[in-house]
Amino acid sequence: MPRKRRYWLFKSEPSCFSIDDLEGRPDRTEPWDGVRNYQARNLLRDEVAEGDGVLFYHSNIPRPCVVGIAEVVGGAYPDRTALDPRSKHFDPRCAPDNPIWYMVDVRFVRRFLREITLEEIRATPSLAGMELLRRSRLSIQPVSDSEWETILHLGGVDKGE
DNA sequence: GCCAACGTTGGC
DNA sequence: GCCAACGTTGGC
Repeated sequence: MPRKRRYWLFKSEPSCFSIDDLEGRPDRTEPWDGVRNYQARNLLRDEVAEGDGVLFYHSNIPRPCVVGIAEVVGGAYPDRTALDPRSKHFDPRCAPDNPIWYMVDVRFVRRFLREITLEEIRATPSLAGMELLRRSRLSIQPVSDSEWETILHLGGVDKGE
């Protein structure tokens, strides 16, 4: 029996990597690299799996918001930017046999018809349990089935997409 | 750009 | 293993 599809919220500063950047990549796919937090790393490595849904969140802007959805296209593998001294995500403790940090590939699915701002999420009672409103610093967060459906509905996307 | 919240580091 | 110092995140 296939594993049940799960849902996540991935944060990115759009000045660094935006949903437009993802859509513009070959195959609309890009490694989600640079995660340097152990809890987020553990989720990426151990919980996030191929086929899972991703809410693409733009952080550190005047109106932080979920802008669309992506999907995970494979399991986690070592984040090579941690081994590259020229990368701003370089971590000198890492070695090929000791990767420490992991990443997954994500593929653009679609942008929402309208952005769902943090303010709107905060004002929506059925989203009051979202991790985003509690552990605001975690860059990879689990999203429940009902939260996923609510956000997609608010974003003008039909269920099942 | 400020700064609160929070994660990490390292001396002890 | 405690905890102060420090660095980073991210809303505002």
